[in-house]
Parts: sequence; structure tokens; C-alpha cells
Amino acid sequence: MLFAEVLVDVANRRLDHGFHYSIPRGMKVKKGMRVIVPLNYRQVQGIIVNISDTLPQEVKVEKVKPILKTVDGIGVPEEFIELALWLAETTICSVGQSLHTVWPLLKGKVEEWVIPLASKDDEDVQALKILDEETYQALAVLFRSRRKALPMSTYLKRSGLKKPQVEKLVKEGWLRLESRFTSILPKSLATMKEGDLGSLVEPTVHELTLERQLTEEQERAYQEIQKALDEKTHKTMLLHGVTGSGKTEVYYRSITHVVEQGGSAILLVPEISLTSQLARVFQERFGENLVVLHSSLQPREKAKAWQKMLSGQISLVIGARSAVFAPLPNLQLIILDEEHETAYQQDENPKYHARNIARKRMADNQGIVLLGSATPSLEVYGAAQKGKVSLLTMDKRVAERPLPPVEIVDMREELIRGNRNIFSLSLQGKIKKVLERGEQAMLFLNRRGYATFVICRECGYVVRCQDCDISLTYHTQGHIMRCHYCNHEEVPPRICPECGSRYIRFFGQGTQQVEEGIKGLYPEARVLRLDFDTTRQKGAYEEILGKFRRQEGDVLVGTQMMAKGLDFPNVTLVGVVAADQMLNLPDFRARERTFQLLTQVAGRAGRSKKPGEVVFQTYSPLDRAIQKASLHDYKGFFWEELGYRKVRNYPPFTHVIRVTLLHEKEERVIKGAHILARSLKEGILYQKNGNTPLDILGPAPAVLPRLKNEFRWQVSVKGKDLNLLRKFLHEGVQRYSQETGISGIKLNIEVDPLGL
DNA sequence: AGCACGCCGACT
DNA sequence: GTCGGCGTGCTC
Repeated sequence: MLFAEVLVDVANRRLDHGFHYSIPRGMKVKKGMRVIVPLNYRQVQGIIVNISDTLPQEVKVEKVKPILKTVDGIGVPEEFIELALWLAETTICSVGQSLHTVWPLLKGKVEEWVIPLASKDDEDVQALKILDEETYQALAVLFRSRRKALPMSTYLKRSGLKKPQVEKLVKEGWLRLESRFTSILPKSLATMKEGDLGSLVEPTVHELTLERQLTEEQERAYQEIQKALDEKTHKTMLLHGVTGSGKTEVYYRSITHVVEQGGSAILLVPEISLTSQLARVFQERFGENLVVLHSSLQPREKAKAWQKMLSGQISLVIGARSAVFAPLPNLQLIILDEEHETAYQQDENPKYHARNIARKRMADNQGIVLLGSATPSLEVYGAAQKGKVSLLTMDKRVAERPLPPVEIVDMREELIRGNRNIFSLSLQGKIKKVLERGEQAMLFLNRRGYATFVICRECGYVVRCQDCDISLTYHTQGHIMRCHYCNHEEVPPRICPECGSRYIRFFGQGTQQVEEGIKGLYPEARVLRLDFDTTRQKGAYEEILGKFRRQEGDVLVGTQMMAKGLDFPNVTLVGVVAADQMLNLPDFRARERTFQLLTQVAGRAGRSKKPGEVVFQTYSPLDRAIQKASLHDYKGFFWEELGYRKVRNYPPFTHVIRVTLLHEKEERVIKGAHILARSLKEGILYQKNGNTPLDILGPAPAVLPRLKNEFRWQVSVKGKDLNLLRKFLHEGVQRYSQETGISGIKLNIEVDPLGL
């Protein structure tokens, strides 16, 4: 007797382990195959993860039921099952959820279908017409349907019957019930023949017409990468190149090398909008061997892309975050462009970071992860300093173009001079000159204005938490300031505690104000705006950028979506209207983000022969993020910021995993939070000296104790070793989910949570 | 997650 | 009496 261990496709922690089923005689099964199995009172989809002739002790033979049937279509390759298990563990989500992320073809639903056992023209059916009108009508509903069968729920509605009546008809032999899996993807893909991934079809690589000569720095970086690729051992490499140093060219050569060796590669970009322009560059060379993959493709396009990948003809995938799971044979290289971007982190379960997935996949495949950025994340650059990541540096822009000079404007002085406009006199003058010369300007403002901070406009003082050094967030409700890390509360001061002025303001300006400001000062200027609101409609983003490129606009006002990858030769001025907006977000990473964003934005200026200049407007002109960004000094910023993180005990020196429990009823969340804390404490480890390598914080009400009609409590775990924390929490949550009295309580788990 | 079971109040 | 709301328990 053979048994299969099956992961059932149900999003519930309590069911998140293997279930065992017997394999009926004659049924052909293997690991990774999709099956339909009975579970309690219903039938669900599942994945076979193991086959053996024994059962684990705790499973009683009489409880074991047989597998009902196998589902058509391609199964989950073993590599991806393992990846899903690993992902569930590291992000502490259910394997069900991680499987869907890793292998999106699983999406669909299992339904009970009602099927007639005789056809419309059979004699006995015809006889019913006269003898038993009711039964005939019940069958006729099915005859009329397109597939001569209906899902139970639809059938009940259309026939007006109740479930027991249908069961009676089944007993009488008129109907049959069958569980079927309906894929949400087009049939062509859903029914694609089972089999392993194809092996790469010999790619038709075209010679590149625009083969550019690499600069000396590019050549050196490429040589290193090529060497690593040829060694065929796993390695992570960081390509730290200033804006405009030509990182794309290095990616290009590396990918070409991989493909020429019969391998395949994935190139990730942080935003969907960046995929198409990059794809255009690579299309020339890779043609039919390239697909673009991201989450907002139409189902049909998605199916086509998957079909191509599975047939083995694809050697390069360009895409956003989720493309890191692309099933390519002989995968040797994964590149993350703009490695520091937060978009690489998924904000829903599983909350993975594409960088970690890339490293896992390449570790398993002996391949290379190449991270590229002008402003690497502290984490990665730190790893490079420790030698865990190989560092490749490109300090020069191509064609020896200089990085643009940056002027820091102290907005406190503007106020003293009586200028209350959102533009400083200096920026106003520069905009005017640009307009006169017929050149273009970009004005940047990060309007994530919902986090309002409290600032003194006279001296630039920002109210911060005494314990966390995080800026306090102003809440109109209750007229109170609150720390979003520790929940400390304060009443906003009326006069500045630093300089005694009465110019205390709640900060939060938007792009619209900037647009109006320009129009007020220069009525003749043509202003375009690029932000979340103006790019809502499909194609609007490209349209606005197209207009600006054709110089149908003089000034482009926008948010951070304007900071990335854009290259407009006629732009000679870049202005950051309020650098403080980012700097004072209630997050310990705010300074790092500000530095990255300012550096990126500044990099938009002077990318052609015309020299460019940059203006940062700020109330904190001495802040290191602003200072170092103005000097294009990444290393200087890195070391100072790292020192600060160490003193403050923030990542990468320590890690936090936060669990938020949500339920409509307060007493149930409180109870659940205590059960969770207890389950965690059961697993606590003690070191030789009696200390523990981690702390359990809470249970405590969340910063927003009630949201969307749900009460929120949280329990956090803090410690230095992230892997240990994860393992600890994963096991603790597992124990918790076996407890009683917790049904209906939702869990939200965040590893190193950002903000709120 | 779904579904059944069992326990209570308030209806034909 | 019994219909149905909801809290609890179970799923190889």
C-alpha cells in the first residue's frame, strides 16, 4: 500500500501541514503532482510532496482516505516545492500561500460539478417528460448548459432545487457528482501536458547592431562577473555604480555571456513601468527568447509567457518582483537593478524580498546574483564590506560627464528674508533662467503627506521621540503627536522648544501645490505633473513622459516615480522642493531613503552635453542625508549612518518580527495575544550565561488599536540573529495555531516592519 | 477555510 | 415545540 503526503490548498494555518492519503491501485502519481483529495466534508486541491509505503505514527490508518483524482496540467517541479517550503518558513506564512506565489499556475478553485448520467434524447429521459415533469426539468437545466454540466452552486440557483433534492436524484441514478478543478488561466495552459520543464531550445541570438565599446570601468566589472559565472559556484555581487555610469551595459554583457553558454537569466527592475523600456533594448538581441513578466499582465499574456517559459525557449526574463520565480531551465544569473528599492519587498503575504529569493535560487543552482545600484542598501553594502558580497565599483559617468553640482537652500533663511513661497529665491531664479534658455526642469516632491510631522519653520526643529529618535506624527484626531515605534504621546508645542518662535507648523505639502506655484510665478510655463493621481489611467504615465520628451512641457513636477531611470537630455535643472518630507517620515530608515532618493533625483540632471544643476530645499541643511547626497558621497553616508544604527540598535544590528492579531472583538484578540505570547515563551532558548538571544515584547495594543472595525494587538520578537528569530517565531506560531479559542483571529506577521 | 454540532433565545 | 444565531471543534 502506497501513501502520498499532500499539502492541501487551504489558506489556514491549522491545516498547514502534510495530510496523508492512500493511492488507489492503478493511479499514476508522483511528487509535485496536483490532486483532488477529500478533506473533512469537502474536496480540495493539493500537491503531492512525498510518496512512501508507511504512515507517520500519529496518523491512524483508519482515518486515511484515498486520493480522488489527479488534476490535468503541469505539476509543481520539486525545486519550487522546496522553494515554497523555505519561503513559508522565512516569511512565516502558510505553505498554501507561498505555493501560490512560487507557482502561480495553481490558482483556481475546486468545485463540485453536477453531471447528468443520461443524455437528452435517451428514452428514459423522454419518458420523464410525461411521467415525472419535475425530474425532467431538473435534468433539462443541465442539458441546456454549455458544458452539459454545472457547478453545484450554479445548479442549485438555476434549478431552484435544494441540496437534499439533488442528492436524491444522485441516489436514483439520474445525476453524478464530480469534483473538478477550474484554472483561472486559459485552458491551453491549464491543460498543458504534464512533464518536467523543457530544456532550453537553442536560442537564436542576433548580433547586436549597437554594440557599444565598454568603458574601462565597465570592462573591469564585466570581467569579474564573467569569471564568477564561469566558476559555476554561487556568489552574490554588488555593482555599485554612480548614476549614469552605464550599469545596463554591464548587465547586457553578462546576460549575453550566460545565454551564449546555454544558460538563462532573470533581470529584475523595481517597477512595472521600467520593464518595457528595458525590454526594448534587449529585444533586438534576444527576440523570441525574451519575455516580460509582471503581475499586471492580462491573463492571456501571462499564459503565453508561461507557455513559452515551460517549453524551454526562453533564455531571458525581464520583470518586476514576482518574475524572480520564473521557471527557467539552467538558470545562472539573476540581476536586481536598483537593488535598494523597497518595491522589491512584497507587502502582502508572503512578505518576501526578491533579493532573498534570488539568493536562494542561485545558491541552489550554483549561479550568480548581481545587485546593481548607485545607492546600495545599507544591508547589502555592509555585507560587501564584510566580504560576504563581492563589490564592483564604477565611480565615473560614461563619457566622463561630471555629476551635477548641488546647491542646498536653507529654507529657514527664506522665511527670515520674508519669502513665504514654497520656492526659494534661488530656485525661482534658476527656473526662470531655464525657461528663458528653452531648457527643461524637473521639480520633485515626495508627497506621502499622510505622515504629518511637526516642524519649526524658523529654526527647522522637528519634534522627535526621546526614546526612538523617530519624528512624531501629528494626529488631527485628539490634537496629539505620537511615536509610531513606541507609542509615546505628546501635546504639540505652541512655541518652538528650541528657539522660542511661534512658527510651529504641521508639514504636508503636495505636488498640486507645486504645480500651482509654478503657474503663479511663471504663467507662460507649460507644466506637466507626474504622480499617483495623474497616472491612474492606463498609458497616462507614458503619455506624460512622451510629452515632456518631445518638449511639449517646460517643467515636470512629480513624486518619486519621477526619480528612476529617466533620461532627458534637455533637463538642466532638478529641484527638490521639500527634502524634509522624506527625512521626517516616522521610520528609522527615513534618512537612508532620503539619501537614496536625493541621489537618484540629482542624477536626472546633466545627462547629456548640457551641464546640469540641482537644488535641495530643506529646513535641515546640515543633516547628513542631505549633505552627503549633495556631495554625491555614498561611502561617507554609509559609514555615518551605519554608526548611528549601531548606537540606536536598529537593523542591520538588530531585528524585529512583529505579529499583529486582528479580531472584531477586543477580548478575543487580547486572549489570543496572550496565548501567542505564551506559546512563544515555551520555545525560548537560554544560553550558557542564562541570557536569551531574543526578547519577547508585548502583548500590547497596536499603535492603531482599532482599524476597520477590528481590534489590533501585537507581540514582537527582537534579537540579533534574524534566522534564529524566524525559526523561533515560526515554531511559536505553529504551536499557537494548534491551541483552542483562537479561531477567527487573523495574524499579520512582519519581518523588520517599516513604519507604522 | 468550510462545515457540523450543540447550545441558547424567540418565533409560526 | 423548532428555527436560526454563534461559539467550538475537526479535517489524513
